[in-house]
Amino acid sequence: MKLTAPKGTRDILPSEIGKWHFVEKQFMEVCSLFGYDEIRIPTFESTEVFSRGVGDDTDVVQKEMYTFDDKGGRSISLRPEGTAGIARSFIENGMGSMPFPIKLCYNITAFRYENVQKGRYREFHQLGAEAFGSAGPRVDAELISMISLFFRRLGIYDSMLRINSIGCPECRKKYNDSLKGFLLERYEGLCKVCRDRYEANPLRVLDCKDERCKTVTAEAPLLSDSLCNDCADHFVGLQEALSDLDIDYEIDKRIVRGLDYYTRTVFEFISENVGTQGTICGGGRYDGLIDQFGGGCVPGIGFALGVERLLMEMDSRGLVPGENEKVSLYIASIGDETVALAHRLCFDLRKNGIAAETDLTGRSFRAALKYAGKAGFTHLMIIGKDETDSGVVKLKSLKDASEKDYDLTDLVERLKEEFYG
RNA sequence: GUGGGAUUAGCUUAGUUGGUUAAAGCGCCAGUUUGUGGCACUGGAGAUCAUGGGUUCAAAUCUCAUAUUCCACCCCA
Repeated sequence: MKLTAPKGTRDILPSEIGKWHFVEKQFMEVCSLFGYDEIRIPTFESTEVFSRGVGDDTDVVQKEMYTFDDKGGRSISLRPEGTAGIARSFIENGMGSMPFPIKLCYNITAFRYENVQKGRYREFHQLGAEAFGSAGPRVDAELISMISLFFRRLGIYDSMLRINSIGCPECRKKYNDSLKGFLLERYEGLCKVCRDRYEANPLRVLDCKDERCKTVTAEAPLLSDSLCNDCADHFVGLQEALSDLDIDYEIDKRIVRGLDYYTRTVFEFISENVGTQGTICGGGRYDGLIDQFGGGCVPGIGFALGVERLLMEMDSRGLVPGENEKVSLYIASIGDETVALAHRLCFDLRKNGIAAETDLTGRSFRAALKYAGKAGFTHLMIIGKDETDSGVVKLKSLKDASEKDYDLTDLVERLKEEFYG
């Protein structure tokens, strides 16, 4: 009981790994159908990647990053999300001169130093995707439809999708000014935190859960109502494109994403089954990110979904995929003389793609049989003096107790044929 | 960073107003006359009662601190 996993981390045990594999496999398959290729990037980056990418005054960067100096004096941070690192990789690997669009998907762990809560961990898993090189709303819709298909494959058919537009830097600046004007008149009615937010990021005030703030901001002008013409057209275009694909959505004008790089389209897939966190999947457009990294004007859009939260959602919907059962064979030997033979047989079977086990713990014959029954093997084979004398072994199905004879000489070949032929 | 609940065997839990050797179920191991599993029966291993102080003749039980966990604020996937 002395050594424990660090706060906010957890072991994913063999008994639950099946769910993870299932979800990951479905995700990668769907991504591939949409032309997204997997990319793997480092777990840690120069701190600058995140401070410049995610944004220096976001909470994520300011108080939630695992940052340290390595032995060479470099400031390093464990990735709190995937997009910034991928943007860095995009530029570093010259993807800007490859044919657009560049579509990438990923499966990562991410790290945030937060207080642990339901659906919130310090090390967590994200599946995500990014599309670079197209500014039009059809990419946005395509990306969203990919998530939608993924959810459908898992058995989630109802729409959890909320969309919004937060405009470009120009309309946001204009809007910020008018929002500040609005808030200043009602400054006294705001909660403490929001008074601080008023200067740093007034947009966030709209997100505040404090009842006083909610009533104050109920009448506030909304960014999506003050978009410039181009941004408004883009938002309308997204809605049309989603409708073309029969994707249900709701417009939620209060969605404000907490990372600085977002522009125009933002969206979330939300649920009530993941604690107060709500967001299973979140994403949006980031048309200025690559440019901010010095990679030129390349628009982009992406999303990430929290695997822990997704699994929680599936659990509460009863969508737990059953492990598909594979053939596995247990060989019980009788007497010391056949132990080596049993072991050799196991290796032969394994070489031919058949999972096989024999005793490694010194169990008695009887105990070995019990073990084979409990451990979930599909077949049982007994090797003893009778078998070595006659050259014939019986294979018993542990499912229906049926038995079948095999010659020891061509056993492996015949089993291979039978199970996988 | 701020609040509230919890912590007893691998797991789920019981443990009276503080009182001798901390209890059960599941799981694990073994056996029920060494050649056929799941069931049943019998036995066994396994707990410094989260950790460290304090009160007391005596603490799993009262008290303080710390850690972890769960929930909420906050933030986000």
